[in-house]
This record gives sequence, structure tokens and C-alpha cells, in this order.
Amino acid sequence: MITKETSRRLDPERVVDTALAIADDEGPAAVSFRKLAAQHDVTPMALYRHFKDKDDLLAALGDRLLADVVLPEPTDEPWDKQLHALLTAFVDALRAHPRLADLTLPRILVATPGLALAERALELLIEGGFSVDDAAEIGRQSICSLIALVTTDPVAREVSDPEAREASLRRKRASLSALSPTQYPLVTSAAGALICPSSRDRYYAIGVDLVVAGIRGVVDQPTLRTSV
Amino acid sequence: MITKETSRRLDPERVVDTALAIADDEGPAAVSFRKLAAQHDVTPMALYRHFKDKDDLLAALGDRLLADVVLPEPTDEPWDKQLHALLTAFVDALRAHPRLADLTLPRILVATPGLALAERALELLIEGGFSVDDAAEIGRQSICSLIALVTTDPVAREVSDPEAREASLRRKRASLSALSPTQYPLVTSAAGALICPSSRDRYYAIGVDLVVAGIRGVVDQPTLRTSV
DNA sequence: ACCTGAACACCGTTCAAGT
DNA sequence: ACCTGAACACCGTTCAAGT
Repeated sequence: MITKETSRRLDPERVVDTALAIADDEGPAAVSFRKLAAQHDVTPMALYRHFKDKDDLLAALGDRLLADVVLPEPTDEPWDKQLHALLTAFVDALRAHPRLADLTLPRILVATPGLALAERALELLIEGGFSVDDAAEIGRQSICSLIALVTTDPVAREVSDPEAREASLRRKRASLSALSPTQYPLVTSAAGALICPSSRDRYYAIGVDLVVAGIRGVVDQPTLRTSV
Repeated sequence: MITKETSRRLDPERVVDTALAIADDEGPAAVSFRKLAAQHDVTPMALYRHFKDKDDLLAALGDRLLADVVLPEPTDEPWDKQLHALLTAFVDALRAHPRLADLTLPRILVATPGLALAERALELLIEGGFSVDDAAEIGRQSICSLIALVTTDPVAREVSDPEAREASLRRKRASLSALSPTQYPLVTSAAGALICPSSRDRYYAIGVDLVVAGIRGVVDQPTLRTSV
């Protein structure tokens, strides 16, 4: 029994692999059908058999990231602790690909791992006392915040080239230290922390803490009571 | 005394005006030097006298948005109430241009209105009990969250074309209602709220509330005490 | 200083055609 | 079903040149 790989010269999964690699170090804008085709010894048009258009390819990248989310098992801890663990799992998956984190948003309610995440988040929020609709709204916004957290990861944001990265940091530092300390006393004295956080782990820990603390603080808050 | 407009055929501010208009309804990617040049009866290359490159043009757009921020006067209310007002002012300026909100992030510590906002935010956070460095970190993350809030504004996100918008909403609703209600009971029952929030004002109100509640909840929290 | 013209090295995507 | 070839309508940007 011989493999029937006669007609399938192109494996879509392998195309996504190389797209992921390109996007990781040059950003999603640098991913092009022409580049991918060249790397797979094929005409650009061949890709259209496997991806409807570029958006479809990027959607596949988003699905890849979501597939890396490992949901924590339910425990008997309070809802907010479990939500914290759930959101940390989400962030942990995205952290590996900071430039692509955005791509997950439109895929969450489509890809299976995204749906599982959403379902569990709603469960916990409702356990926390939110109505179904409020849970949906709060959950949506929390996910957006965390994606933004990853997207703006100050460590990974710059180009992979470490020398260009250093140059950009120096430029930022210079522009801040050129400011008048009497006009902007706090901005100038916080320059270091504003430009680059002390540690990447701490950055993400604070990010998730802020989101969960926000949710905890907003239960039974007047804004949610507003009809409309 | 006659106007000396002999040599300046091209007014950079007017170019930014039309770039803003294009970006507002087709997104920043649709802004091109060639299109702008055509609309101003000039060669694409003429723009390079006024903008170093496309990034420089987009930076000018970011500055435009920041210029619309109207900082509230300091009052004698508690720090968190004042911070709420400050962040609301920021969001209010960005809301007018949801597709461009991202462009402000790299300009905040550069443009004057952004610096004023940052300085005031740091003041209030320090008044709230944060160290200078923690205030910087928390402030940075809060701004990122709010930009994401605007960027993902579910009402304005889709194309301006209201018919295409309706079609996209229908497609999303259909994809959610195709899910198994036994497997995803909450996602399916919250479908409406997940796809589109009830009101735009409420959406933004909840967004700012969440951020401020998060900050309030995180004062004196263990994560911030971690050295490093 | 400000603008033009031609050119280079890219894009996504359509359409008709091959096997 | 899967891939090719040629073409269309775009991009940003460089370089040399005009006034």
C-alpha cells in the first residue's frame, strides 16, 4: 500500500507553519502568498486551492495560537481564582507569538479551543454573580484587554534584531530625558519603567491581576444595573 | 502684503486631513501616498518632502487623535474618581476614530497632549498609593487596555457600509446558533450579547469602570510587592 | 526648498488554461 | 482536484533631475 501523495504537492498545514515563522519575526503584514509559494516551490496561485484569500490564511494562524491554550481543570477554588488561572492559560498561549495575538480575537467564537475557553469563562463569571449578558460583555472585554496586553508586550514588540531593538530603546530614553523635569516631573522620573518593564513575567502577572481585580470590583456596580 | 503661498503647493496639514478621512472609513492600511498624492494633484514623491515615510504619516494621524483629548481640571474628589474622569476623556477622544486608536500608543510619550495625560495619570496613581514605578506600569497597561477597548469597538469595527455590516452580523449569529446547546449552553444563550453589546455608551462605560476597578483592586496586592 | 519622472521591487487577486 | 502563466491594479521607496 503506497502513499497516495501523488496529487497533493502542497500541504496546507506546512504552509501555515512557514507563515507562522514569517509572522513571528516580521509581523503578519510580511506574510505574503508570493513568499510562501516561493518557499514551497509552487506558484502563488496554487495557494488559493487551500486558502480562500489572505484573511483566510491569517485566520488559520489565529486558530493555531488558540490550539495552544491548555485549559485548567475545574477545581473547588473560588470563581475568581479559577478565572485567574483560566485567563493566565490564555495569555500563556499567546505570549509565544506576541505579534499574532490579535489574530485570535475573531477566531475565539469559531475555533473549538476558543469556544471551550469562552464557555468556561462564562460559567465562572455567572458563578461570580453576573447575569448571562453581563458575563458575556465582561468576558469579551477581558479577552480584548489580555490580547492587547500581549500585543503591546514591550519586550517582544520591537524587531527581533537585538541591535535595532537597543537603538530604538536608546532613542526613546533620549526623547524622554530631553523633557523638562519641571514640566513633567513624574514622567521624567518614571522614564525607565515607562519605556520597559522590569520583567516579562511580572508584566504579564500584573496584567492578569488587573483584569481579574477589575472584574471582581465591578460586580454589583451601578453601571451594570443601567437598563438599556 | 500678499500671501507668500507661491512655493507651498502642498499643505501637510491638509494631507493629514484627507489621510484621516481615508483611514476612518477604510482603515489605516488603505491610506497610501499614491492616493493622497492624486487627491492633492501632485506626484506621490512630493509627499516625501513633508513626511519621512508612511510611518511618519501615521504618527501624524496618531498625534491628531491625541490633540482631541480634553483633560479634566483637577478637583478635590478622590484619586480614583478623578482617574476615571481622566481615562474617560482619553477614550472619548479616541472613540471618534476607532480604527486609528492604535496609532496613539507610540505617540503618547511624544506628543504634548499625551505627555500631559501621562503626567496627570501618574500623579493620581501615586496619590492612590502606588510607587512611581508601579504607577508607570499600571498606567501603561491601563492605557493599552483602553486603546484596545476602542479598537475592538464592536459597533464601529466593521466596514462603514451598513449592508455589509448586517451581513457580517448575520453570519456570526448563524455560526453561533449552529453550535450544540448541550456542549456550549452558555455561549449559545449569550450569543446576542457576545456578538454585539446593547449600547455603545454602556460598552465604553463598562470598559472604563473595569480598568479603574482593576487599579483600585490591585493596590497593595502581592504581585506588586514582588521585588524584581 | 519643493516638486517631477522613471524605475525597482514588491503586493493580492482574477481569469483562462493545463494535467 | 490541483497546479500553472500571464495579466491587472495596486503598493512604498530610491535616484536623478528639474525649477
